[in-house]
Amino acid sequence: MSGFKFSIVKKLKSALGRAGVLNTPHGKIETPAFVVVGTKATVKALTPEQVSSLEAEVVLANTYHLYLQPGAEIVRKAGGLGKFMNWTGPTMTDSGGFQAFSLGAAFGQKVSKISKEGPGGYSSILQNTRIPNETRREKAEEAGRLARIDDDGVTFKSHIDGSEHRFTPESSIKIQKDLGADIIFAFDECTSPHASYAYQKEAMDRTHRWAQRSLSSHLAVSPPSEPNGTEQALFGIVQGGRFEDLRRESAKIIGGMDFDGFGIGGSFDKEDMHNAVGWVNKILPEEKPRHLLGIGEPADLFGGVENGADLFDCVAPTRMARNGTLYTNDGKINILNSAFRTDFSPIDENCGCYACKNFTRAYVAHLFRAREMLGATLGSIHNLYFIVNLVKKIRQSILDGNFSEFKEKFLGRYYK
RNA sequence: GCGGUCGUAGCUUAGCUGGUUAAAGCGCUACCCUGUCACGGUAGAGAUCGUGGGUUCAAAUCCCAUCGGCCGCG
Repeated sequence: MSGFKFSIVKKLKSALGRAGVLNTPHGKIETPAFVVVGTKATVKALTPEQVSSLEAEVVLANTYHLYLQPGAEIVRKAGGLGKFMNWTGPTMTDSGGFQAFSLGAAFGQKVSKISKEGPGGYSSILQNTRIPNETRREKAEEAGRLARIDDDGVTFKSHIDGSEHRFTPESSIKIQKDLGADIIFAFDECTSPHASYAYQKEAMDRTHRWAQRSLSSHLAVSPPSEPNGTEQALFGIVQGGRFEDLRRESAKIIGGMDFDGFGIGGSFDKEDMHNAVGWVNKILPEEKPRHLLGIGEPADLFGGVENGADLFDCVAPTRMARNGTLYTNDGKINILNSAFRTDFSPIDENCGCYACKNFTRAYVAHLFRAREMLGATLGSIHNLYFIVNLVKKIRQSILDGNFSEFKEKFLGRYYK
C-alpha cells in the first residue's frame, strides 16, 4: 500500500463532504473527482491525449469486458491496463459485479439501477413480502438472462458469442491482478431496484461474504508490505439497495474490513439517493476514500459530494454524447433537435472545451445527422469536460468555503 | 405519331386475380439513457394511391380518357 495515500484537505462544516488528495503509483487524484469510464480499455470515441486534455485524472475499465476481449493475459503481457491503452495516469477496474445485474435481472428489460418510483411506489410494496406471482415472473425471466447468480459466484453467458464463463470473488481478483489497474474492486452483486427486501438482504449477505473472499485473495497475492511496482489498492463495495437498515448494516460490515477504500454500489430510489449515500458514509471510516459507483448526473454529483463521496464514475456523459444529448449550464440539450441546424453558437457559451471553442451547434448537429464519427468525438469531449470540470469546481468550492452557494447557483440555473 | 411501360408518405418501394382504420425501409419530429449487452432504444407525425370520368354494394386494385416520366419504332 505504500504507493497509496489518501489525505483530506478540507471538510464541509455542516455536511459530510470533503476535499482531498488520493495518491496512487501513477499519480494523484484530487478528490472529489470524476472518473472517466473506459470499459474496454478505451474511452469511446476519444484518444488518451484527448481524455487527458479534458483534465481527467483517472480512467475506469471493466474486468468482465476485458476478460472476454482481448483476455486478461494479453493485457498483462502488454504491461497492464495503463500501458496497453497508453494512459499514463491512474487506472481502476470494476470487478464485473455490475454485470451480474446488467446481464442478469436488467438484461433485455428497461430497468436502470436508479428507480424513479419513489419510496411509496411498487418497490415498497415488495419490501417485506414476496408476491407469488412476482416469484413466478422472475423465474420465467431468468431463462433469457445472460447472468445467473449462486452463492459461490456468477455464471455469465458472453454477450459477444454466447460462451459460458464463471466469475467468483477469487477469479475476479485474479483477473484484476492481471489487468493491473491501480485501484480494483471487490466482486459484488449489484441488485435491481425492483428486488424485494428479502432478496436484497440475501444478495447483500452474499456480497459481504464475497467481499471477505475478495480481500483474502487480494492479500494472498500482494501482501500490504510487499514493495513492488504492481501494487494495487482494493476497494470493498457497500450494498443494501434502497433500504436504510440494509445500507447501514452493509456499511458497518464492509467498513469494518481492511479495504483501502470503498465503493458504494447497487440500486437507488432516485429521490432518496443522496440520503442513501449519507447513511453509508456516516458509518464508513472517514479517513478512507469512497467511490459512488455509476453515478454522474449533475444533481447527483452535488448530492454525492455533500454526503461524503470522493469519487464518481458514470457512462452518462459519453453514452449520451454518442446519442446527441449534450450538457449545458442551462440543462441538457438534444443536438438533433431541428432548431440547432441553424444555430451557429457554441454548444455552451461559457464552456472552455475544444468542441465549444472551435465548432458551432449547427456543425455538430450536421455531424450527428450525417452520422459522422467526429460528432461522437466532439460530443464526448464536451460532455466529459463539462462533468469533469463540474466536479473540479465543486472541489474548489469546498476549498473556498462556498459549496452551498455554488450548488444553489449551478442547480438553480441547470434545472430552471 | 404508333407501341410498350411506369406514376402509392419527403425518398425508394410493397400491395394491384376488387373487400376491415393503404404497409415497409430510409428520412423527418420528439423523448430516453446513472459501476456500457449501447455510434443504442422508445414513441409520433406524414399518402384524399398522377388527374378526371365510369363499372360495382365496395376501386390503389377493373375499364375509358387525360397529364407526366422512361424505353422502343417511326
